[in-house]
Amino acid sequence: MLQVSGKMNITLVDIAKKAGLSVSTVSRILNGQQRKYRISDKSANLVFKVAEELNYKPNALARGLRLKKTHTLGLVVPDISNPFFAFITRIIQLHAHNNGYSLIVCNTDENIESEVEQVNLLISKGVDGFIIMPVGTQSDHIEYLINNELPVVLLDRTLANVKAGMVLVDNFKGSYDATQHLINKGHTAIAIVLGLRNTSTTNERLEGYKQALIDNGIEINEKYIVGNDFRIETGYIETKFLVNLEKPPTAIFATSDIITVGALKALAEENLKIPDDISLVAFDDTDFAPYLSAPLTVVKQPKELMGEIAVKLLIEEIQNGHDEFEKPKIILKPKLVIRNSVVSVSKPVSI
Amino acid sequence: MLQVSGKMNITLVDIAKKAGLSVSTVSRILNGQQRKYRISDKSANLVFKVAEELNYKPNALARGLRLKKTHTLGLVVPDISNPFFAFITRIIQLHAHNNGYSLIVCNTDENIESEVEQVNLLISKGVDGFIIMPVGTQSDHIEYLINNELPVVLLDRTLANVKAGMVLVDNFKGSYDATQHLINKGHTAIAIVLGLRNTSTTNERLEGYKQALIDNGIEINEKYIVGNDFRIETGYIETKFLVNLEKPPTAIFATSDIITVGALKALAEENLKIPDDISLVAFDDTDFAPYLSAPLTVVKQPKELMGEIAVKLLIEEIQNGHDEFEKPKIILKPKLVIRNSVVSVSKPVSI
DNA sequence: GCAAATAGCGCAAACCTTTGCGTTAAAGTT
DNA sequence: AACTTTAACGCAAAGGTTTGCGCTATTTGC
Repeated sequence: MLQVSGKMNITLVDIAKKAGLSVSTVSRILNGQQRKYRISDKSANLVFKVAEELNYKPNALARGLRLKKTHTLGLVVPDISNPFFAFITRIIQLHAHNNGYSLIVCNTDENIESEVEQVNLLISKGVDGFIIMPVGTQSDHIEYLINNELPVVLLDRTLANVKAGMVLVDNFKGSYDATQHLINKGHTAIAIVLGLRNTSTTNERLEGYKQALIDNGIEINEKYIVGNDFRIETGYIETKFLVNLEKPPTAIFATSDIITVGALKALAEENLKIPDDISLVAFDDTDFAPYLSAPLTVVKQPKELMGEIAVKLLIEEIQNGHDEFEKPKIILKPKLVIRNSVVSVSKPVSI
Repeated sequence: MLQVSGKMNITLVDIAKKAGLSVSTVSRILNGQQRKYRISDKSANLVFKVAEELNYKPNALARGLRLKKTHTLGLVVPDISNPFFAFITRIIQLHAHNNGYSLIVCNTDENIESEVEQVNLLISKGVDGFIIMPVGTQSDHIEYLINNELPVVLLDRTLANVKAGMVLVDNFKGSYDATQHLINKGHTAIAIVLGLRNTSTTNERLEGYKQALIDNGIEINEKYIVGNDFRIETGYIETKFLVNLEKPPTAIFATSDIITVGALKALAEENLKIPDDISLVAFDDTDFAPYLSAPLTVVKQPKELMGEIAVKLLIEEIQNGHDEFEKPKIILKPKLVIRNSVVSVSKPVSI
């Protein structure tokens, strides 16, 4: 209140001086160790009063240095502005906060070098644990964490041979179901627009797509397999390409919300109506999906659960230590939400 | 590489021992002060080599403690999962990172107590500066920062009588323009669904709306002024209420992206087609807006600029110190993007 | 050949907390 | 009265960096 002075921060020393006690006693009182160290109520009350008066704010750096704990989690995410990741970030922030942890958010832009850099930064900052959605091409830096007993949880995407806790979605099934849905509606010329290759999610989505085609005796057309990153432009360009093929597909499967935006743009430009002229199915639900000109049929991921479980796993590992042998691997099921962006093709178009 | 041992972290001391030099020399070499302190190339090279071998990672806590600088910024935002805030967060993260700063993200849920708590947390963590989108009802904690010479930039929302750097949008104008557009199209029964009251943004948007009505000689109908927070449910409930009025409005102005989602849901449920049955204008553009069943006419805010300028201002204040007298106040112009969610009413409906 | 300059580096304090171990004084026991 | 217990607190180290100041040994200048 009266504290209108300069930058000088109040420390335990200041409180100790003013209260006529030692720093250690003040520290103990302020940390609720009064009983344990049998400190008189008189001293305790005095310290609380003085701390309040001086508007004391503990220095988390010094505390972290001493305790080797910062009560901070590091989140490494490819792109926070992507609605899917933004939502998960929010959930993670929420549950971290509810458990007394704050969150440093790092963006990698799907760049492995950036990812390594961010992880090192987070190590430097002394975070107590990591939630990582890895780019997926490399895992040395993650293994380093594990070897040094720094708690890690992998989210959304997995890495081969890494012994970390994981929270994943069954992308194969999601993709399979979406493709099967299109096939059920009579489509056989089905294209897929993929995100960043070599990520586990993209690999599984591609496999699910292929398997559904195979299981239905539909030949795989390599020309219908396009896309290589999670960007609006990719959705746009690849869709343009697809619809201008000599033999364009009758249905497109866009494998992320952001790719979908690009696809919508391209289809609008080409004056193709969904679903009459072309069908569209997307991975990831968005708030706007039901209100699009063609309410979008989507594969919905359990985003709340993903974030919540990831935090839970991580905090458990931080607090109870690492069971060397049993790292949990949680796989959640996606759900096909059928709306109105797929038309029935009575006479299947032959290949 | 060979570092497969336990948790023991490598410090300057370890490097110093192995290199046969003092800790201070090692520190100076690793911080590029070789020339300044006239350290031989031989020593420098040796230190770099040893540091590499031991896989040294500086301890940012210790450094921050000593330097009183953490190269970390604190971002306080009402709701990261809101697409508008998510996008800005991304931009801020990007520019912070480009300038060598990392970012701790805090969420307030539009709760002033939570906001105060988060600010205190960030003080404890020793962030070098704050970007805050305040709830808006109280400013003591922000003034505390300013009095203690902790750099702050207010973003999106302002607070009365606070002498901080600010990056704002001309909400009055955005709202005025949107309302005027509706009036130009012949509407007179125009409702507005507001976000959280007593925030500067909401206040200004309400004023802009009212002024446009007044300037056109249209009477203000209090029944058409509804809403009190930025949530989907608010958009939904208030829209339901509006269209079921005895004399429902012919146009609705939804003052945020998320309110818009709720409004869309309500209108769909009520089987009201946009724009034929009712017109809709929204604050905030989203990627999906053009592809909705009625491509949405919106007031678009310059989100990239908002984030970029906020970071720039903040870092400038961090590095060049505070010009006590001249705190910049940047006001950006929003832009009306006309699409297809407003119909012309030839015969203005009388009140 | 002697003083002065310079190259090259180390000492120790400071940043703020936490905590193991000790100390002191009072109260209780026999 | 002598001794043990307990209440109530303090000392000092530790954690890893940075930096002002100071020290030595070698060069340079004349």
